[in-house]
Amino acid sequence: MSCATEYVPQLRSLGYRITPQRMAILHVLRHSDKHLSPRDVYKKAKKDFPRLTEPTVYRTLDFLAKNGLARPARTGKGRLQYELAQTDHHHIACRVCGNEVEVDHQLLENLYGRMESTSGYARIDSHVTFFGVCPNCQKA
Amino acid sequence: MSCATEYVPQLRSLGYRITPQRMAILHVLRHSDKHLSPRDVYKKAKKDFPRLTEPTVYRTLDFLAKNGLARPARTGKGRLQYELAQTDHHHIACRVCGNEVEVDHQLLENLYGRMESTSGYARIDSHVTFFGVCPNCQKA
DNA sequence: ATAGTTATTGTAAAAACTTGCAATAAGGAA
DNA sequence: TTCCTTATTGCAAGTTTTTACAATAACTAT
Repeated sequence: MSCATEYVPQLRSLGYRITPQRMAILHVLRHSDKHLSPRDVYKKAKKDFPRLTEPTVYRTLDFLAKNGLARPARTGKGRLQYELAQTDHHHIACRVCGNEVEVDHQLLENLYGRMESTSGYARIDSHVTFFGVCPNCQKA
Repeated sequence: MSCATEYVPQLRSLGYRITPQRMAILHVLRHSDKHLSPRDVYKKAKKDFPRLTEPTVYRTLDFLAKNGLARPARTGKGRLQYELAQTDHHHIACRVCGNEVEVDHQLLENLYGRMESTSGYARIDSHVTFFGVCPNCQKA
């Protein structure tokens, strides 16, 4: 769990408390390169800290996202997933079959800049799933 | 319920069946200018057709979205909402306080075109909620 | 080290959403 | 109209996500 200590100063400087639950969850995210559902995180983190409960996982992931440590996403089916806030990319999901492909964040950079200046919102960077119809389903 | 009959030819030509459930749900969407949650749609459409059930509402809204008649969206909190596929606009939600503002679809037109050509996906137009930090929460 | 403050957690229950399967009824053919 | 086929629905149960509130345990200051 040691590698999660790298987040301690950041959390503490924001006035938040360091709890074994948060450490266990950060540790799980830290050691996965994929998106994880709250359920995935729960099952893995529970091994480190058996007293962990599911509502705490949901709340902690939300907490991490609000503070920029984790990036939330929605699958094409609307399910929640999280990953550490590192790689910026997005998905397009087929509204017919659900199949997903990645789109590089680069394509969105401009848009985000313009949205920020017109709306006044900052740090627009959320991992988003767009919807379309995939080449396969276009035939049918 | 008469105004929903305007969708009959379109549905029938795609080989789908016309059911009172579908008509009642279309009628509700047709007479609302706001986004409605499945629960909202259920409560309203049930007045027209009391035998209606909630799973049918979820399935029908999904069905309408897949066929381009309804537009699905996710609120800042991730909740499902639907509206008729007419006005194109999007939201930015504050990841701290949840407050939402609208962004015109115009801003996204270009992006969608480029995403379509690089991915091969078609009809990318989904109503999306982006995340950022609103001016208010930027102060705190 | 100890006590006080309050952020964070666990518990329990609700709300939101999904799924499998048998029953129903819409649309096509006789 | 009547029968047939099968898309669509209802039912029942499951999974996912959220919420209220009391109990716990980080941190701070003594």
